[in-house]
Order: sequence, then structure tokens, then C-alpha cells
Amino acid sequence: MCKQFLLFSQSYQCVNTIMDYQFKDIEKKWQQFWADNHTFKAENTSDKPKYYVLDMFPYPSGAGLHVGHPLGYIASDIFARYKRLKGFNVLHPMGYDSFGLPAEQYAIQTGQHPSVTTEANIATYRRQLDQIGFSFDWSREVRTSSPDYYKWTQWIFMQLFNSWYNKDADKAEGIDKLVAHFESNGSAGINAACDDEILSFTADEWKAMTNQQQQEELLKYRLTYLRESTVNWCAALGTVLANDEVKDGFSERGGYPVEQKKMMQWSMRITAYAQRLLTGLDTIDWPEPLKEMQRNWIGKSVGASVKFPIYGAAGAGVSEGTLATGTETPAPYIEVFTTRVDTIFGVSFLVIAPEHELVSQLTTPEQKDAIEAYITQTKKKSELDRMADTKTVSGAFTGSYVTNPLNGEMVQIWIADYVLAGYGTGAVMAVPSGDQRDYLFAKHFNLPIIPIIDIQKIDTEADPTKEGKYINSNFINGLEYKEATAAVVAKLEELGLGKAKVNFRMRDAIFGRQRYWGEPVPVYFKANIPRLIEESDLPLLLPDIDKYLPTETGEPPLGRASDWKHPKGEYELSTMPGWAGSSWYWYRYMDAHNDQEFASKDAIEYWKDVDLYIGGSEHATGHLLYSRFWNKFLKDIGKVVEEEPFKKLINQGMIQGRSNFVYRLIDAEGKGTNTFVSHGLIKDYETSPIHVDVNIVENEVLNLNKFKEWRPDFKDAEFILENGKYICGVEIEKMSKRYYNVVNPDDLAQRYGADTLRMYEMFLGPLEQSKPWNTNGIEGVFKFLRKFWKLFHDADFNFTVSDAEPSKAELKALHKIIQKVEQDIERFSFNTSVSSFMIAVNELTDLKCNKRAILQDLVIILEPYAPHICEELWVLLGNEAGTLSYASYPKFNPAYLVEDSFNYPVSINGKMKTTISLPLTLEQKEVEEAVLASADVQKYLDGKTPKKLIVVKGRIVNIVV
RNA sequence: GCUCAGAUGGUGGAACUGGUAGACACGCAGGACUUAAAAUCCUGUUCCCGUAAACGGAGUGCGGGUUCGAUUCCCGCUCUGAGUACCA
Repeated sequence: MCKQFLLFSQSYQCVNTIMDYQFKDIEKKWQQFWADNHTFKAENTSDKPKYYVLDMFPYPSGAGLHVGHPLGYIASDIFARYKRLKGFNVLHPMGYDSFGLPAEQYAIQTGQHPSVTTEANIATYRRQLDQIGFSFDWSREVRTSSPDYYKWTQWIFMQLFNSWYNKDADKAEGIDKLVAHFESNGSAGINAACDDEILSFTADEWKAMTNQQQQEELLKYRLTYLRESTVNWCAALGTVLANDEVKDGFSERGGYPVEQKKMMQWSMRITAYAQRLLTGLDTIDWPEPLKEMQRNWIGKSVGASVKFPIYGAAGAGVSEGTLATGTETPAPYIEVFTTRVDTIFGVSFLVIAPEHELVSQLTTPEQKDAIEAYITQTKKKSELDRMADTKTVSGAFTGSYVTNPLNGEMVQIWIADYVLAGYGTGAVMAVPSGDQRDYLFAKHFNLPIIPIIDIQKIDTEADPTKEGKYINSNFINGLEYKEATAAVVAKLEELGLGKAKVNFRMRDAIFGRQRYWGEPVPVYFKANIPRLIEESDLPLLLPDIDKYLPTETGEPPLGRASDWKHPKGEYELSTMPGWAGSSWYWYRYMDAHNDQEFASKDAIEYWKDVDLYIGGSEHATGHLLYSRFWNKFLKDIGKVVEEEPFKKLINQGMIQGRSNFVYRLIDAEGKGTNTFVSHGLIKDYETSPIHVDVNIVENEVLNLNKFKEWRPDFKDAEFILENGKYICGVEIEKMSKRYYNVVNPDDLAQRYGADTLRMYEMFLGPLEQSKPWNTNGIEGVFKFLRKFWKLFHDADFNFTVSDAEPSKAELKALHKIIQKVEQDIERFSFNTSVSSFMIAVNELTDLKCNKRAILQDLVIILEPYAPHICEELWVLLGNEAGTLSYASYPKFNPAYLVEDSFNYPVSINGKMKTTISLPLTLEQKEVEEAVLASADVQKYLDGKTPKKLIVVKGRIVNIVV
């Protein structure tokens, strides 16, 4: 900053500083060089082993990048650069997830086409990314909203439509194979993941169906299919949301209320893959919490389904009874799912969800009023209340009974809202002795509680134990858990009233959005049957429309597109959800410009999968689950080679904002004055806190002049200072414009340079840990880089390196850092390697080392962290420009670290007292003698004889007195 | 409620399989250079007692335990953050 000034005033200092570390020139020069020479272009054929480093690509929002975004990108870039130096052919691409709601919301407000704002936002992102010096191969950039790209998203959709899941083969197969089976064998022998209400038919019956009927039936098997589903409808956003986009009954984006609504919807049969998605988790190197989240989301429970015959229902084996007048043939059974089928003799009532389809059939005339009142009451309760209020017991008796299939006892049927219609069969067998909710329910309504295990303690609460022997349990009395469960299942199977069953919590994923800015679904409707467009007609382009709003008749915005019609029918009007384009993008990077396939077979067989994936854990149950699903499907149809797409995954922690406050003095009338009180003094005054821009605060000290300039109303501000300074208050909040706590990487790159920014972001702490951003301390990293630069220069900043043989101490410093950084990088501990670099440079500075033999290797190992300064020094050292990125990583030689003596810490009773330097050649016995002989130690022993002496060679000595 | 992660100086953090707690940096204090400031360099900096210093005591959220030795392992608890939520 002072340099230009000095240039004119003091020529002596000017010469001194002119060649000082000029990060601006250096960084601009090398960024240009890399771009011009395509330094980081990856080849799809190579003798080197491959390594694929991927970042979760960003949605290009209007706000641009803040300082938290690049954290993961910097880490992955360091890793990618490191792998190049280690001799790998590295694929390290970047792109944009450019379909999405904000651009559309903006379009609704301004009328501007989302593609225009998207384009502008991408340009900003690119500029911001470029100035940090990433080694991305930009020739492979993808944008999910580009027709060349979404052509293949649509193509994958078509493959899903043309596939069904064969449970016997445990993989997806072509729908034509299913049709062939129907033609020759009918529906017999098909074990498919499909809708519940499939028909069973013979081959002849199939052939006799009209095409319309056949298509309707096939739709029940396709991996993407239409079905009337209850969806999360958000009226304010005008769209349907996925479960993971809804939080506590409100939309995650915008926080608008979300209601349940029935709608014809495209769905993805992800449940077909539930088991494979679960087992696959054991084969991948992901953070355990993230795997756990996916496991919970998939929600596998192993148990049994049991049919309870409805007492008096036709076909249930009992003829009498007083059932409500059902119009249809009454159902003979209620089916429940249970994970504790061994407790079946403890069943004292049955509970079904208020929304259960049999409720009206089961309600007796006497109970009609009670049941209807209860249903009305439940409906009134919002989703939120129902979740919050888990303590109050409520329910109503239907008046009907089932019989226990194993002992024929009459069991009351109740409805209660603690049973959810959407899980299992929407009905549970209640065992109050073993389940706390059933227990409370039984107590509340005075229903029997039957102990079923000898050691059960059920005086005050349910006891879900599996220990002990069964009692009151018919043929399993005296048995233990395992054998009892097996016996009950066997008996139920024999009776045809139950079987072992696995249940998943995960639901099929809804795949339609009533929105404009997304991929059009490549489908048209003919006689209400969805049909795919021709593959040769892909991509089905997103048409222009006049307004980005639903039509008057409530159809999605695409309903406004005129002349947008398939020759044979009407196009689907909903578009694909945000996760469509991101569920396969890592394959497009492998072969980004292919117009014949989404990526060539060769490219996919070469790159295979992502070796390292870095991104936030907020995508745990969305993107990361859908991507695994699509990947498995693509593997089933032979298009990709790996079962799991992301071998290793790392979550970078969230960067929170760190807000600063000033405290405005309040006058007697309670009005804010123009005087501000320093934080340490606010207890003596009446003040109110005001957010202040963190960029005019340094180490909590407010820059008073900048504060006066910051907002016009603070122009004449006065201050009550402490120790001559105004100290600000601090609080951790979300990083957001409205808290004035956003730190922009552009500002830091301007002020300190990209290399400093990169290293500082890593220096901040462990990558995976969430932490508030704090710019305090960036000076330390900046100083380090200047010190590093000085190693190569004399006092007048002339480049000076010596070809002299390095000393033992210099070699030791070098090899210590080689070893340390390599270990750190392999375990993604980037913060500690930055510290180690500082130590190494401090040591070499103390040794006044300017030897090429040391410094050149140091340049190579620092390159992944601070690539610009290293490139510059690499060339100054006489190497060819641009060859640094592919130089070979220095080999660690442990011989240089060998010591011949060790400074033994001597503890007495575990407390470190003194140290003794002894040769490492000494054996345990000799160390003991040397320690006891030492005058220093004798002083501490104070004449006492040690009880015990512990010597760990090369580590420690501990004397027990 | 359940699951997971975490708690170390004024601050960010380090200590990798139990072995010198506080590396590295920020901040702060003192000093050098300077008319002065900035920049740079040097010294100190866990706390307490004492204090010129040696030295002594305490100390990794809290309470126990195992061990010659525990930030690290075990048991119980408190707090913070994330995920999930009547899942039968």
C-alpha cells in the first residue's frame, strides 16, 4: 500500500520494496497462463492411474459466493493438485446446477427470462472462482439448464420409464422383457417392485386387453410412473415439494405453509432400490453420521405382517356380527405390520389410523358419532400440533372387533392419530405390556394389559424386553425370543394369516414440479396414457412463455406455451424437480461434449467413479440418495460400471457469520441518540445494539472514520471509548446480508491475494468442522507467504539462491515437512499442514537457507496450497513455465530425521519435572541408571528411594515415589 | 424423546496407536528502528501464589474409575450444535 507512495518519496526504500512479494501481478499472470495453456485439461486416456476429485456443483444464486462457499473447493483443489504431483491423471471439473426456484421467482417479479439471470449469475460465479486459482478443467463445464445437458436428463427419464424392477434378478430390466413374459405366461411368476393394486391375469387375458388397458397395467411397473399421490403442496410457491424440502409443515425455501393434497404425479420408484441403497452404504467411505442419516431415511424394519380376521366379516371364517352397512364387499381382514410378532399373545386391542380406508366399514351405528367427532378433531389439528403433542392420549372405539389369528380372542378395533396412515399398513396390533404408547393408551381407556414375559416389569410403564421366557402365550410359553419369533411366524404362515416381512420407511420420490424453470418431461398424453416422445426428438426444449405463473385454469406455467404440442397429443406440463439434473452430472464431466451418448463407454470405463467428493451434509437425504439411486439404475441397464458413484465423501463444515455490534445510547425519552458506547462500558448506560458492517471492524475495534462514512445518518456520530478504542460486540449468526456479516472472497483476494485466502481458509480449522468466519488472523498467513518469498531473495529483494550442498539441519527441516504434509493431506487435515509450512519456513529462515536443493522441493509441496507464488518461484528457479503442476512430489527420506540422542522428559508420579538428554542407543537398563545418577533427578527425589521406574525407550521416564 | 458430533488459554486451533498439554497463528504487553505513524524485527504471554528470578500449586465442560502415566480408554452427568421425530 505504501509502495507507490515510497516510489516517489524515498528512493532508497523504493528499491528495497519494489521486488517484495507482488501477489497481484503474480496471481493475474499465472491465472492467465493456466487458462491460455489449458494446464489442467484432463485426458480421457493415460498411462497414469486415474483420480476423480469432485465438488458439489453450485446453484448460481444472485448473491454470488461468500467466503464459506470456496472452503470445500479449496480443499478439493489442494487434493487434486497434490494427486497430480503424485503422478495421477486427475479429473477435477466444475459446473452449475442452473435450474432452480430462485431464478424463476425473480422472473415472476421482473418478467426477465430465467435463462438471462442464470447466465449473469454464472458469469459472476466464474469470475469469483477464477480469482481463487482453482485447477478446474473448464473444458468440461456442465450446466444442467443447457439443452445439450438436459437432453440426457430426459433420456435417462425415458430409460426409467422403459424399465421395471425384477426382484428375483434384483435389478432393473427392460419393460419389453416384462411384456414378453405377460404374453407367454401372464402375470404369474413375476416378482416386481410395483404398485399395490396390480391385476393378475393369464397370457390370453393379457392379449385380450386393449392397448389402453395394457398400458395402464404397465404403468404400475415402470420405474418412473404416474400415480395419484398425496403430495406436499405449497400454494405460495405454486408447486409440489419433496419430503426433504419440507420442514415442520413449512417449505424449506421461503418458509411458506405446506398442505397435503392429492394430485396426479410423476414418481420415481426409488423404493425398489431401498435394500441396495442400504447395503451399499457399507461399501463406501463416507462420514458415519451421513450414512446414519441415510439409514434412518431408508428406515428398514424387519418384522412380520399379520392378518387379523374382522369379526363377522364375510370370508373371515365367522358369520355373525353387527357390522356397519358396507356398500362394497367388506374386507375380511385388517393387516398390520409389527416388529415384535412374538408379542402377539399380548395384543389387547388394535389401532388403525383415522384415515384408514376401513374406518367407515368398521364403525358401528352406535359408535358413529364418536368416530366422526374424533376424525373431525384430528383433521383440525395441523401437522405441527400433531407432532408437537405426543403426550395427550386420544382415540375412539369403532365398535367392531377382530379376532386374534393365533388364539381366536376378540380384540377391539380403535382409531387413534398416533397411528400413521402412511407407514406400514396404517394399522398396528397394540401390545400395552411391551409398547409405551400402547401402554398409555390402554391405561387411558381402561383396556387390558397382558404381561407376556416372565421378567417383565409393567407396574408403571411398558417393558419392551426381549429377555426372559414367555408366559400367557399359548404354544410359545417357556420359549425365548428367537425361537418364539420363528415359531409364531411359522404358525402364521401355515394358517395363511401372516408372513415375515421387511418394511421401509422411505417412500417413492415425487418427480414433478408445477414450475417453469426445469427440464420438460419428454412425455405426451394420448387417451390419458403417457407416452414417450421419440428419442430422436430429444431434447424436448423448454418453450418460451409470456408469464412465469400458473394458467388461469390452475395448470403449470408450461400450459401458457402456445404452439407447444406433440403431433399425437398433449405434452406433460410439469417439469422435473431440482434434483434431476444433479443425479448424474458427474458422468457428463467424463465426456462433456458427447452428442451421441450422455458419456461414452470408453470414458466411463476409464474414469469409473468419483474417488473423492466434497460437499455439505445438507444433501444427505436428497441429492446423495437420488444420485446413488440413478447410478444403480444406470448400472443395471449396463451404462455405467460401478454400483456406487462416490467412493469417498467428505463434508465440509458450514461457515457461519460472525456479526459485530455497536451500542447506541438511548436518551431519557427512550429515543436513540447519535452517541455510541464501546462494548466494555454498556452496562453503565442505556443502549440498544445495532449490527455494524464486519468489514469496517478489525479485531473487534471499530474503524471510526469508516463507520461515519458507512451510513449517512452516522456522519456525525460520537463515541464513548474505552482505552481510546471503540470495541464492538460479537455474536454468531447465519452469514447474511441483513446482518452485515457477509465477508466476500473478492475483497480478501484483492487485499491479500488468492494464495493467502486459500491458505487462510484451510488454516481456520478442521475442514469438517462448522465454524464462524473470522478474518482475524489472515495477516499471519500473509506474513508467512512473504517470509517464504524472502527465503529466495536477499535483503534487497534480488532473487538469490545458492547451489551449495544443504546442511544436515536444512535437510531435516525439509524432510520433516515432506513427511508431515503428506500425512496431513492423506487424512484431509489441511489446517495442520499450513501450520507445518509455517514451522518449516521459520526454521529455514533461522538457518538462513537459500539453497536450491531445499527450496525447489519446498516449492513443489507448497504448490497445492499456494499455487501462484509457487509457479513464480519455480520459474525463477530456472524451470519451464507451467511444468510445476506436473512435477514429481519429493520423496521422503527418513534417514534425515534420525536422531542420535533424545531429550527424555522425566516425570515423578506422572508430573513432568525435568528433562535429560541421553543417547538413543542406550537400552532401558542403561537409561534407568543414567536417570538415577543424574544430580537433577536426585534433587527431586530428595533422598527417597523410587518405588518403581518406568522407562519407555525414546519416549519418557516416569519415577514412582 | 431418539441418533450422531462436539466442549482444550483472551481468540482460531495443535497434541496421529495413552507418554513433555497449549504447537502454529491471531490478539495483547514490552522493546528496537522512526521526528512520528505504518511496515518490519526482537522478547514475553494457561491460570493462581510469589515475584527480579529460580521455584511451588492448579489445570483440557463436571463427578468418578482403570493406569506408573488420561485431552486420549471406561462409567455417570451438564451444556452446545446437527439430523430425526408418535415408524408399530
